[in-house]
Amino acid sequence: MDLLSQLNPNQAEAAAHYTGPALVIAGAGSGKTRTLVYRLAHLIMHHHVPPREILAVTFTNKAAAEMRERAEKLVYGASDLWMSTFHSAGVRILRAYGENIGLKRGFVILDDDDQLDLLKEIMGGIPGMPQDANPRYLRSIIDKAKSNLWTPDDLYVKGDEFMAGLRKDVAVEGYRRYESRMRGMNAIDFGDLLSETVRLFREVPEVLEKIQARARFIMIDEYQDTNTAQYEFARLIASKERNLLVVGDPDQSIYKFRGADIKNILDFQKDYSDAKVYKLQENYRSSAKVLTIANKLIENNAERLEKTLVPVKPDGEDVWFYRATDQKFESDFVAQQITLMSHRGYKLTDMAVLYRTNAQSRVVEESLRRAQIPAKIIGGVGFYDRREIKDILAYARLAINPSDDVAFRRVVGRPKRGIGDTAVQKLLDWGSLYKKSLLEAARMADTILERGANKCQDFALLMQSLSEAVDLYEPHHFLRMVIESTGYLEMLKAEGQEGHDRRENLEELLNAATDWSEQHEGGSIADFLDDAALLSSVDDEKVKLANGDVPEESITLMTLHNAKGLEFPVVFIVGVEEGLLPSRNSLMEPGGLEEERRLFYVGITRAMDRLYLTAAENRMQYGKTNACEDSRFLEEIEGGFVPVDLYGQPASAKKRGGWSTFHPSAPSVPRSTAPSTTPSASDGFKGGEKVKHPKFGNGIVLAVAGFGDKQQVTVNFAGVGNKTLLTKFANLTRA
DNA sequence: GCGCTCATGGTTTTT
DNA sequence: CCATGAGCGC
Repeated sequence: MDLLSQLNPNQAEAAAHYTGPALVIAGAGSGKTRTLVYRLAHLIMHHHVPPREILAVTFTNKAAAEMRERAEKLVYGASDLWMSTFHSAGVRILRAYGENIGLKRGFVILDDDDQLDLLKEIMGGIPGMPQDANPRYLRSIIDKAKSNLWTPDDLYVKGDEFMAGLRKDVAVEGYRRYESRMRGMNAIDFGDLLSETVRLFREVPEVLEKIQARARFIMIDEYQDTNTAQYEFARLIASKERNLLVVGDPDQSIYKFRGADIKNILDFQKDYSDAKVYKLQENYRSSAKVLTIANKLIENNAERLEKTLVPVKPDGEDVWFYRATDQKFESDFVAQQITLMSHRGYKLTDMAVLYRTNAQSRVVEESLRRAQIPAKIIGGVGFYDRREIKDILAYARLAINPSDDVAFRRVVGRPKRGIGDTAVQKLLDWGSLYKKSLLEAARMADTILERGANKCQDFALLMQSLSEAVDLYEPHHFLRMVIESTGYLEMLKAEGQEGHDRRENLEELLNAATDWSEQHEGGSIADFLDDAALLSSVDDEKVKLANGDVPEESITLMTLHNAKGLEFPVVFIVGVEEGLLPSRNSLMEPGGLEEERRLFYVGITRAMDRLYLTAAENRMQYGKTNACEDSRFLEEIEGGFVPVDLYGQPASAKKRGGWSTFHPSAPSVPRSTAPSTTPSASDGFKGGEKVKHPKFGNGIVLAVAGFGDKQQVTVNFAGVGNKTLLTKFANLTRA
């Protein structure tokens, strides 16, 4: 019956926190989620707080779902908890009360691509805007302004530091026009989900009171990555009862580029002088050797709260560092080690490869494919980012909100229906004159255009019929109707292989919509669109699994950012190089280097048993091969890892750069890992022998080099060409 | 208006 | 390297 006896004393103390402000500094792997879940249960069971008076804010929808699940196992009634991300909470509040601040019902959410489309349209007309100005810069300025709750006027006064090369008055004018265009279209963007909610709270106290009653207790996870808008969102809700508990780790703040302000957590005690502070520093996740380098690394940061992770686990295995000649060898090494580890009993789901940039995933994927290791990639170009998916959803958006000009422009030419740029431009000009949408203009095209008016009107009629159907059908049914009635399916059928793939994706979209309807009874297509817009790249992995032929058992590839909050027994961090980690661009920003160090720290602390760091001496970027230096971070953790060669044997350290003085002090290669036997089937190949490889098929051995575990064979495979393989890993059989 | 070819520039990271 | 956009001919 004693709930908190399941926790260590520090966790129990935090979980027992009842009322008033509290700050929980929770180091990586310190049982943070567990503590939060127990605190929820404790509030409900011990203090009899009704679950529907508690709001828990997480970083991703997936994290919210997980926490809900765990809470439900612990306490009855937890399903009434309000658990969501800031953004999802924002949509919900704005859908319910947005009309109080002038948002019309049925507003749509523009994603970041839509933002770019709109900005491209706007930028041409802004006096002083350079012809070649990149809309991304303007988008980033606007996003940052919104995350700081700045109006265009505020941006003019305070925004000097993030002008990204644009003239300030020009950028401010861009922001103004963007906002007015958005409002005209009855659309809002991601940033608005937070900033408009805050505005609603400030301007309409009755709404704030309603939310306060629904969120008498607030918990916020990953508080180190909140921005000003989120800070204010939480502050306003908590301003009545002050039951605000925030959890985070300043050392894991990695979203500054998105407006996150580490000061929110560092200054929590200033904002709430009576805040209780709890610290969780025992690390249950990682081996002591992993923690040693994590601690060593992060000590180099100045902007932090002193904190050292204390290991609970023993030393464990050595951390390995492998420097490859290029990125292909680097990823081949990773593939080899994954094979080895799976023979040692690790499941594929126990392992993850982490990298700084999405672009790095490609080579790793290829190596894994060659080694026949199934992998799933988190993030990157997600399911809902695919063109065909966005097209069909844009049709749905336009059906719901006929003034969504971004959606109109997106779908009007898919399939081609004889309405091109010039016609759209004329409709747009007319629309801006009479304050009408593109779709309305299209309907009245006979009074606007000399040529092609009938095609526009046909399109307007098509959209009209879809608008009338939108509330009559289940989401998946409606989407199928869109796919078939717009000619989209016909278009794909005419496209061959690529069209075939896209059709499969659309099938998958319909499946996703069907699943969604089962979980959201009576949910409308508009609700489905909201959810789709807010799915993060980490959230939609299920869809991707269903989509590709990815087996259930696979290893995970993702960016360091996406790895936050996760853990894996075996972790590879690839590309630990200057220019990549830390990234070249980060070095130009104030505080950038420290943020990169935190990012590396996040990566390191994901590992439970085994951590591999790898770098390449040469890396191909933009089609050119460049020489690379080891990351400076390796110097900072010098002595905490063992440099190894391709075969996992101790290797000499650095040739170039900083840590040439390093001499591995009798590096202990764990016996369990040192390859000691060679599979007999693949032993002692001779030149001229016919062999068979699971992936490359039949071939002839051309050359054999080395012996034992290090034996390499060069084989000419029919239709593939020459390959040099490590016999040990090649799985060759005599044919 | 459409579709093809060539040129260009982009990779930090994402709710 | 690759995905997108401009420019040209139909």
